[in-house]
Amino acid sequence: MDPHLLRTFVAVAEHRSFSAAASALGYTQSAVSQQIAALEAELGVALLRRRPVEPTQAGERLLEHAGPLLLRLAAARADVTRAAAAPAARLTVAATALGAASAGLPAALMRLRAARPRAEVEVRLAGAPEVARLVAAGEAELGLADGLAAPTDPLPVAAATAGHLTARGVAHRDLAVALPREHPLAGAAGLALGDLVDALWIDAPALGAPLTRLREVAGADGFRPGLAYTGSDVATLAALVAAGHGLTLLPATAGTPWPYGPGTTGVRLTAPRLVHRVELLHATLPPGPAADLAAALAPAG
Amino acid sequence: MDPHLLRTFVAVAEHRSFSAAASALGYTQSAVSQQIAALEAELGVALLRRRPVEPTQAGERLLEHAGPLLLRLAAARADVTRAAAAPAARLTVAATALGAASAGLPAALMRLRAARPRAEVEVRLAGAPEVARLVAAGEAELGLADGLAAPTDPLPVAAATAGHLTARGVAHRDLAVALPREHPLAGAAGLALGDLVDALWIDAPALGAPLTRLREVAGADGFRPGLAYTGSDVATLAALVAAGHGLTLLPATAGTPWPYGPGTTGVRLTAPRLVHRVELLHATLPPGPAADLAAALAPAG
DNA sequence: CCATGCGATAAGTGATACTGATGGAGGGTG
DNA sequence: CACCCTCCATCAGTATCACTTATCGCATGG
Repeated sequence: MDPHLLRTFVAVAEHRSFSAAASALGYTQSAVSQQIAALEAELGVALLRRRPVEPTQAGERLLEHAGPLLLRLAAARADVTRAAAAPAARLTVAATALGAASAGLPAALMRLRAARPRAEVEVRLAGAPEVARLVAAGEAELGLADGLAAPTDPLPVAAATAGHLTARGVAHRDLAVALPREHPLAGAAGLALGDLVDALWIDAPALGAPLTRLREVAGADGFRPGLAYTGSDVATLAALVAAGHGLTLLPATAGTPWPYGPGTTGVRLTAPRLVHRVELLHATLPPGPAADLAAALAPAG
Repeated sequence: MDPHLLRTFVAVAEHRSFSAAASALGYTQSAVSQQIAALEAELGVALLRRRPVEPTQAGERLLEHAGPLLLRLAAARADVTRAAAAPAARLTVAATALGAASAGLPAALMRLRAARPRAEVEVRLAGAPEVARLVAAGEAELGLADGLAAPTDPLPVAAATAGHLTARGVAHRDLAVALPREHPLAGAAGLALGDLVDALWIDAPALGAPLTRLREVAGADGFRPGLAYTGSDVATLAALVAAGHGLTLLPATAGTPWPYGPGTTGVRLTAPRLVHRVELLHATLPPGPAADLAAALAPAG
């Protein structure tokens, strides 16, 4: 079970073609064929049906294991090389846009800069699953992922990662429904989900996928999808709401004015009780800027 | 990062010797030397200091990853070969002695036998960490591990396993202090831990390590270790208690008479609130006898 | 019935991973 | 202080392995 073979097996299964996988990996088709044959011989099991190319039942099982395995392998590699090459002060933080803002990353980074002026820091924005992947693979030391969850639940993203990561809630806020300023419900003190089943909703997978989560929680058949927004910029999302493409959910801000966009306003979501939660993801942290920043990020959730 | 190289690296680190690892693995010393050199060259990092042989900091990091990685690799292998070779009805259950009894494994197996008369079943007794390892490595489909925990906490054993396992509580009972029948406190209605700080205790690592857990929970310096019992047989443990070697903790039995040994009796432990908990460990279960048995084992905890 | 596309197979070659022998550094011993 | 012994590194030689190139077999579709 050479990881090499595993990697090409995954590639073949994804491409559903030996030749395509071969050129993607920079091999000849023959090499891929031999590699798969070798893997099958080693395990004594057919992993792929040919023509059309698709995984057998055994192949499916292997695919389930292969992802986490290769991820963990990458993590080990990154961890080891980092341990040696960099007693230096370099730190990569992967974060979702809302996660970084809600957890107070900028302020925490300023404190870090004060304590360790020589630390090189990179902030890398990505969607929540990608943040988890980056941290799991060791490409980032810390991750801030945000999402919608029931008040006591962890984010689903944490469970999905291989298992060698620890997650800690570093921020949670109530949710607000983002509405156009002139929307009839814009002045309401609070809204329950039932009031909004018939409304048009904008789903934003990169910003917590509010619509998808709503449907999971409420189980309702309503919540018509008005528009899917695949960007990760909140201002653009707010502009879409302002223009009437639909409603969406954003973390509420206590006290301060609604910050997301001038044409929109927020009304607290009162039921079901859902929160916007940010979790800090990391593997075991050796002392250094990463550990400092992790400690600086919110006194536990 | 060939798993092969990883395995010999682990062996060298454990044996603290290239030659010893070589003979353990069936290689020549030269081969091991070359393998380690190859690994270090690939990662660009020194993993071991020689003379004496000990891991560098980078090596330590790699060691932390290597175990789970190799475990997961074994799991993948087992899972794949099982998926193909055995649509048949064969099932291995790893269990601790108290875990099997407390979770009602015998009865559940009888029900399984009724539903699937042709199923071959193997029950494999082991300590809790070994149970977890067996399930994680795919050598057993199901695992029943028992241990002491706070009422809401999961068992620590579950957290230690690589992460691709799911754990479900299938039984929990209050704890009783096992005392010799003629012990002055034998007639008490309940005992708090404070009453017993000065007593002699028997620790039984294979039976939940009560003494170790007690000290973690109570933090007290008391709880003198009278005797360490490394066996896994409860009757023997009870005999040791009866002979006055010390007290220990066993799951209480509600209503029914104290079943563990004629010379002993049990008094409920009232504080701190600790429970004896049994968890069912398993990876993703395809339909089959394993899934049936998992379902038959207690309607959730 | 033939062209085309895709995977399997065969043959050849360079790289690789062992074994066995030798070298050199540390640590103990007379 | 010389000696030896242990232990790891290194070297040379060899068998195996993993790739490439070339070819084959077999579906599918015109």
